[in-house]
Amino acid sequence: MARTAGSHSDITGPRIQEAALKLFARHGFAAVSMRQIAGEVGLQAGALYNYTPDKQSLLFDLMRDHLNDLLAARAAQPMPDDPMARLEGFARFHIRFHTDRPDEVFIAYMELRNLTPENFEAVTGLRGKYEDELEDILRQGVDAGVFAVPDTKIATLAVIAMLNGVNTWYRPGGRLSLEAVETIYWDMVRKAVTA
Amino acid sequence: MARTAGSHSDITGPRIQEAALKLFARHGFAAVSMRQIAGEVGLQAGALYNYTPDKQSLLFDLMRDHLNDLLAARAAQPMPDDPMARLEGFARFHIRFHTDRPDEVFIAYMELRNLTPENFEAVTGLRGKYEDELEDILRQGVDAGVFAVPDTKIATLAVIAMLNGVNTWYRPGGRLSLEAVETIYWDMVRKAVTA
DNA sequence: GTCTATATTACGATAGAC
DNA sequence: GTCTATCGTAATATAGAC
Repeated sequence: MARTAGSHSDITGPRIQEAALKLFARHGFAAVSMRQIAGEVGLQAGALYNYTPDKQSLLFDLMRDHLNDLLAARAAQPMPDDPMARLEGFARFHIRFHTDRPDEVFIAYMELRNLTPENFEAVTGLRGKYEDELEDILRQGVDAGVFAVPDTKIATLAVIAMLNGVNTWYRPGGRLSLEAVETIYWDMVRKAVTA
Repeated sequence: MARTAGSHSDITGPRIQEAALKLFARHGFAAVSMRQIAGEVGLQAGALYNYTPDKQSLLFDLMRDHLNDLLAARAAQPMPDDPMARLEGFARFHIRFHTDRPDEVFIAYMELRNLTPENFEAVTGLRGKYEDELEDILRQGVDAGVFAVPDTKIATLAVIAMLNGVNTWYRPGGRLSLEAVETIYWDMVRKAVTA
């Protein structure tokens, strides 16, 4: 409403984000020009600046929104008391969420060095919150005697690295269902940390 | 010998590689200019073209040399018959080799999409050879009944992803020795694949 | 082998008409 | 909100003097 005829700002903004997401994931932030992004949406380069103050903000918004989505989705998950059930929930959630958003995940890991220092701090802060959730689970399990890891911080990073690896090869419609992939990885995670 | 006074081609070439390695790792291939590389070595940009036909070759040579070094170093390792001992050797070798060359490893993973298609094929082919070594170990262990993994290919990728994760946080002189890190990761890998 | 100079192209971002 | 046009800068790569 209250919008002039021919105005598309409500739909153009998201289309620019989508185009930037796809192009940054495919070619890398530094290798993609504002002209390319505009072309993908069917605009001239100058028109992009009605939606973003600069190229950096385009990247930062993608990463921040992705990590906020991740934290919100995780917060909406059931949280059983049992550490083993909690860890299984985390592992399966992590794989589902990340395989569902390969471009966002790729950018969030690969383009950290193209963020300004302030934006880098914000993004790594959000990621740290997510990692802390896993570390809490591991610590809880160690205290309960069901997990045995010499260092919960290192185990956290090791488990996340392993789970993130799914994104390097998994494609929907491949020879294994996502459910089967989840089970295989959960099995390895469980064995790796069990006492 | 047989070299004119003031000639430094035998030392300048490697210095250019080192500068490119450092700058590509720090800022990314696409974000680094030939002028920056030349400046790091104390040359003008044009002089670089006495050593490399173009920027792409600079990147490809770094990645190819790194992977060839990896395969040669692995081939020089002792190869016990026992699958458990072989897997431990692989895990410890992988961590030692990769933590010793963080810049090369970073580039070899992050800059794949900046390779031309032919160069990409060459690099992924070399990496595949290395991954095949781990898969052979896992298959041998499964056949011998000491390992239990539902899919050796997936287990291979999972183990490598976990081991590669060390490079995201390990720094020499930190609170844990490399030997201690090796042992922690080997422990998790062993438990994850053991029957 | 390195330099200066340059050809050619492209970049991010802005101004002002419509 | 989008366009055309442009500013100012920088990119890869090459040519030719020394």
